[in-house]
Amino acid sequence: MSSSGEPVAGDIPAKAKYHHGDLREALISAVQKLVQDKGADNFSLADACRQAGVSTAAPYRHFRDRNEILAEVSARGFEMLNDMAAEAVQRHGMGTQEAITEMAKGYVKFAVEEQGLFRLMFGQNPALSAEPLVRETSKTVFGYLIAHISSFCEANGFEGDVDDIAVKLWTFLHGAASLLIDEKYETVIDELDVYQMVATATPSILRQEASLKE
Amino acid sequence: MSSSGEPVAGDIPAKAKYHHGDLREALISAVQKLVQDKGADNFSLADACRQAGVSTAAPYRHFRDRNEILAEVSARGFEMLNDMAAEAVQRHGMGTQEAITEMAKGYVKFAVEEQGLFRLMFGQNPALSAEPLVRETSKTVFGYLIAHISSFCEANGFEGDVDDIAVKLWTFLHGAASLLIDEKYETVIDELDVYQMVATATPSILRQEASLKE
DNA sequence: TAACATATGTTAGAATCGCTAACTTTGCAA
DNA sequence: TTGCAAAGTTAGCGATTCTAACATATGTTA
Repeated sequence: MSSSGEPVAGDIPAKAKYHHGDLREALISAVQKLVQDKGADNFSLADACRQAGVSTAAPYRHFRDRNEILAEVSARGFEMLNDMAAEAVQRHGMGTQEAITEMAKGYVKFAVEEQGLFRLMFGQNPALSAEPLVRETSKTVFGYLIAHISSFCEANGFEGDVDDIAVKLWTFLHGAASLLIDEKYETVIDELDVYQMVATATPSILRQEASLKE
Repeated sequence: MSSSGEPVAGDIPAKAKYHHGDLREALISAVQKLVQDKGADNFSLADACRQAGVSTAAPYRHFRDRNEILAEVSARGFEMLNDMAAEAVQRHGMGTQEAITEMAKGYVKFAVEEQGLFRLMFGQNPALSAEPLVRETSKTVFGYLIAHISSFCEANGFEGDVDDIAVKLWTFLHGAASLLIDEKYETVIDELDVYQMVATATPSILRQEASLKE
């Protein structure tokens, strides 16, 4: 892999070009990489500019400010989460327990593998959470997750408020993902066991409400 | 409330003093306030200096760098969590369900009320999590939480790995706290209902493992 | 094809921040 | 009293975000 972030351009030297071609996308993917590598707090826009081979003023032709780029990256993260869930359903079928369990493990796996991105998405930047793009995409994802879980509950004749059960499961998953990547589990439980815990807890959380209703 | 952050000092003009008196503590409490108000990412050490009425170079007589102050603030946050749990047990008695439920709601309440602090404590700054002081205090808190939950399980004759049950409950609580303050629940469920959810989910999570073992 | 308008780059610089170096004042202890 | 260490100060470096003013490429239109 070439260490420089310059566009690959066959014979013609790319640096001869005054216009970048697609700086917007280049910046987004540079930021994506930097957020993953250095963390959303430590990353600098100037770094991304160097990777893209442009001046530090260039981004402002495409984005209002730093937060708008991060919002775009964050939104794409939510889309990735969405895709993950959709694929799980695709593979195992709508309303099956396997699909739910794979979604559950996928959620945690996503947090682990895309740590920087996950932290950005659920991070501490209130201005970022307030970005309309982020609000929309995140709402879509959670609606999707909850819809799938609810559909499972209905397919299995669970009584009670299925949305309630879905929210509970999602809450649990998010807690597991967060504590795991923040290294707060420490010696208490290690990564593999977290997946194990998620796998066993998922069906019991789903069933618990229903059984209490009887 | 006085808008300036200068120390209140009765008759004697405080500005006459060259030495601050207890700059270390003054800085910590200034940072505490700023973290709460502006967020851990947005806060600047220079701001804290202005509030304490000292130059921007002064902090380096007391702290290695910015992270060391944040580590101290973070550690105190974990101590606050610890106190909350201890008080709940004090009020309702060790091993009672009431104590556990109050600890559970207290965890979420802490996150809501000390939002900035909570985000700092569970935040995305790896360098901060790596600080020995933070590692120690956080481990203490979780050990404490888990010990109490475990003791409850034992007192009620629950079978199975009580640590496992405790970790599950904690995971759920942390998920609820995180999603709530990150405003990800949005229209799905509102704040009061989250407390309700926590209150009902807590006993059932505690019992679920035990019932599965039978 | 020439020329203008617009999009998309550039350089220069202001304001701020973290942190260091070198200097100054203060308080304590020999 | 004197001297030293602790705890302030000012000055300044390098980096960052963002703005302003300028430069160049692109593409539409006469």
